[in-house]
Amino acid sequence: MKMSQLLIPTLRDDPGEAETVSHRLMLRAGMIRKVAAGIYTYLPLGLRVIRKIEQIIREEMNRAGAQELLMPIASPAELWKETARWDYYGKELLRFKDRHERDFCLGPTHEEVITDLFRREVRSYRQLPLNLYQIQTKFRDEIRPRFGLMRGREFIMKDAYSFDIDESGAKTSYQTMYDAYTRIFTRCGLTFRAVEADTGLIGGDVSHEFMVLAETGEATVAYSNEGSYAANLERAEVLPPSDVDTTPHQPMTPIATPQRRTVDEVTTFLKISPRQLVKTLLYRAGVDTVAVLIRGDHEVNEVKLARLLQVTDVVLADPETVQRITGAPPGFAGPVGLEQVRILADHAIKGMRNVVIGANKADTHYQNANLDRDFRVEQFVDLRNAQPGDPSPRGTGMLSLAKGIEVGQVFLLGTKYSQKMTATVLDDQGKERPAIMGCYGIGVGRTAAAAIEQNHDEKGISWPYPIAPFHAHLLTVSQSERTTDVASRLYTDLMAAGFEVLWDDRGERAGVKFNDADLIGAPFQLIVGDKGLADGVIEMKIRRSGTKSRIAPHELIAHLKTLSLEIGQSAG
RNA sequence: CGGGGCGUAGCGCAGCCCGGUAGCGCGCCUGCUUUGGGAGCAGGAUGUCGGAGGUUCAAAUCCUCUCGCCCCGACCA
Repeated sequence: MKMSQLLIPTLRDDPGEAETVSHRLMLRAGMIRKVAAGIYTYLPLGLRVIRKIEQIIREEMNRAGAQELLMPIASPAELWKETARWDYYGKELLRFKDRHERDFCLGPTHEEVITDLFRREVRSYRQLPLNLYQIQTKFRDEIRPRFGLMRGREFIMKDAYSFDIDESGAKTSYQTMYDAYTRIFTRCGLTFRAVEADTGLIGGDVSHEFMVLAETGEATVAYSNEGSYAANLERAEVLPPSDVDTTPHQPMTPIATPQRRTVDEVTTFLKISPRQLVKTLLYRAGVDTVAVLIRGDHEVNEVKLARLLQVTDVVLADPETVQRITGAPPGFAGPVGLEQVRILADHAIKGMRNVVIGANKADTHYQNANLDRDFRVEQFVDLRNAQPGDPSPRGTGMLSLAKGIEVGQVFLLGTKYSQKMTATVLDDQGKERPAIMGCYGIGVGRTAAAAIEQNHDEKGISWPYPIAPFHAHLLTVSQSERTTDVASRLYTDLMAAGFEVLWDDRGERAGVKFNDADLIGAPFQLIVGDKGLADGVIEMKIRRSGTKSRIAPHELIAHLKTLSLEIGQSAG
């Protein structure tokens, strides 16, 4: 396409509203424009990338035996009330009333709608397995949309739903999707990792997230330096420690710790290591309050705690509750004599001796407190975040932490939705059985943003070949007839050969064109000008490496075909 | 939801403290010259200063309210 006719409003300066690389570059390259917080228009260039990613997803989903359909964005409250998510989903679910005052919402995900379709249309196990997917705009009224397409409120998502008659079939469907996802992100040219994940609001038993490794990621991944173990930090298991402190028990004594509340303040004041201190945190879980004991240098993993207590989320108790239950202001809670609440402890507490804990009295801690002798614990469980250096929970090796962008997630749902919505089929015995479901999502825009996070330099984007908005950026840097003739012929021939070409035919100066080309990031730049033509050549620059070569126009297409195959296969 | 910051021309910003009829750079339009890494000269257009109310002879500037956007945090005692 000719640049003189396309709306590609590139920006010379960084827009003030954008911080992260992908957000900034998408705005500057003229790919997106903001309409409201977390809501964007995709301009022609941005849409081309979106469509490329969608096409790869389509091909791989179809290859995996899934069928594409399209569900509505708006759905009636009744469906959501059947699964109780109308109440459960919270403010992220954008609700509205139609003219007849009926409740509706914009779909943040489509389990209800698809399950409703399934129960109406599918009767027999002979029709299974079934996998239905769509690529569609979703709406989630996020607390804090940010980073452009990375966390929008409105966003394009591929969501797929599988239905099987039994567990083993469901596992096969799950694995098929897992494999398809691996191919999709590989084809998109991303460096990613599939990690074990928590199941959160969607529910279910087994889940993996596909994480693109990048510093700007909002998620943390724990992975083993040996073997294949990798998990979202929310999920990453921590093994009970094997080492046990064997120092002799000392008598417990109170000690004044005026105004020292935090781990840092107390340990500095007492000149001890945080590893000798046990934090006591009070959490509200639904209507209950529980106490959690954790070593001073560890962090409570609230996802693990919520899962253990079988609630959707937990929050730290407010100061009034802490005062009421412990008799002391926050900062001095401890397990000694704490009667009103359950006391849970992280595994690490078990092997500790002579620890410092809060005394349930203002400005006071105890020294040399000991388990069983001085306080009791109802249950020892894995309640903390993994830390670098922790042993891998499976196989050998040590864990490291890295940041990741979650671009896809696969869930084995089980019968959570099919039971609530009575989506049953007859099995080979003529018996009604709820379908076993799986669901599988990919954030399309987020995948594009993640690709930029991984593929850019100070000049701009450097697209992986398979998702680049154009394969080649043709630049005419002279206004002569000869240059225009050669470029015009190249343009036609390249397109006939199947290349997507952006021809910068504007009357701009060379420098402007070079900079825009580097910003937009097509893998190949083809520079046609009088200088090269005098030697019978045009210049080709590979965006990624910056490598320039001179080549005769008639040899270009064959050369590009070879190169694009190499680059395309290795995805850049 | 809490904290911080910002709304002035298409974009990036100054002006606000100390009230006096709105400015810079880029971009845009016209002409000439230029033309291989963001050209030069000359001329030109563009603003409800986010909105409402108030104070004042006079408000972008001071006061009150409000809307929008960005960043951080959302309780780790």
